[in-house]
Amino acid sequence: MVNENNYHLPIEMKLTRNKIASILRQHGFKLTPQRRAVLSVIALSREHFTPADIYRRLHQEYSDIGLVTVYRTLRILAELGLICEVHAGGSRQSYIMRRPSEHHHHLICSHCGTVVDFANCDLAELEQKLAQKTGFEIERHLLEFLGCCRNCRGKA
Amino acid sequence: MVNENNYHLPIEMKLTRNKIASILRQHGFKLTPQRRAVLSVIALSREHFTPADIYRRLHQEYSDIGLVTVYRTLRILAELGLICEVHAGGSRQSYIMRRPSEHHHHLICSHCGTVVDFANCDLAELEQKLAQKTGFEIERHLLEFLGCCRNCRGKA
DNA sequence: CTGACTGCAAATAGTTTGCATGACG
DNA sequence: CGTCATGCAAACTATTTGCAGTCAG
Repeated sequence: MVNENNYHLPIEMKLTRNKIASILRQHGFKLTPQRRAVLSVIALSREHFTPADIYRRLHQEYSDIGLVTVYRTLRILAELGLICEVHAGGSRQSYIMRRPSEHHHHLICSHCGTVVDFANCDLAELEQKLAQKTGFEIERHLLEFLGCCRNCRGKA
Repeated sequence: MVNENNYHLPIEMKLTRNKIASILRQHGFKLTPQRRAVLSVIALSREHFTPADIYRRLHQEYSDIGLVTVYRTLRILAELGLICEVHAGGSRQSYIMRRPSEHHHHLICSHCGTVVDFANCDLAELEQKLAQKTGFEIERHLLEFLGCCRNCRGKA
């Protein structure tokens, strides 16, 4: 049912393919063509995708894959930290490839969905001040900037 | 069907009731008992609520109200800026009373759901730096801290 | 009075689960 | 070969919409 050629990964992906495969195997998961296909979509773009986005794209460009499998694959990849969730508003799940595996934040274009990462959020001071004032033990934070990217501004 | 007494608002609410009524009327909305009931739940707590939370609570403590009405009321209140959305993870809508009507952020306890506001986020510098580096025109940002509040830490 | 509001039922949208078949390792 | 993965259909959860009756102003 699946044409193996349809699932060939683009060059950029091959670099990390072994690594991803080994991460999956380490955790008892198998590297199936479908999982590679999902990775190939996410890994090549700076945009974030909903499960439906990925499903649609794989239907067009690659081959058949079940939407359910996309959901399950995304959940696994997120659990393993290979992709991460984006909160762009709305109530749908949305994921993007995790590039640096450390703590980072997103700058999201609300027009085209492009996501730019940044890491130097420098909130330690504020965090400490808040913790002191409120008695909270702060575990993590969520920081996202939303705006219009250079490209979209050009069009408008 | 609705017992008017069930919808009497607690003292704290009465202070702003006229104001809320006039805001609603200004925009062509009516102040119905159901809307007052929803406000009374949200206005008295520092927690955030999903529509279902509010519905459940009104069922227990006040009287009957349709879940649909809760949804519609929340949407209107959010549009008018009387309540605001909280992004606590998961894919459900969640709202909290907007206290200061200006720009502010949330500190959320991931155990009990308590929300503390704070305003002095001081991200202007970072924002400017990012805009310069990426070419984005930054329109807004989302900053939330998640942790464990003093109360819940005591219990654990 | 009249337009807005409510509540039910039904429609939608997004996501998850059960199960038989199929494939990775 | 055994175990895990896939894909379908169906279940589920969250939310929205259509509509007839009801109420605030």
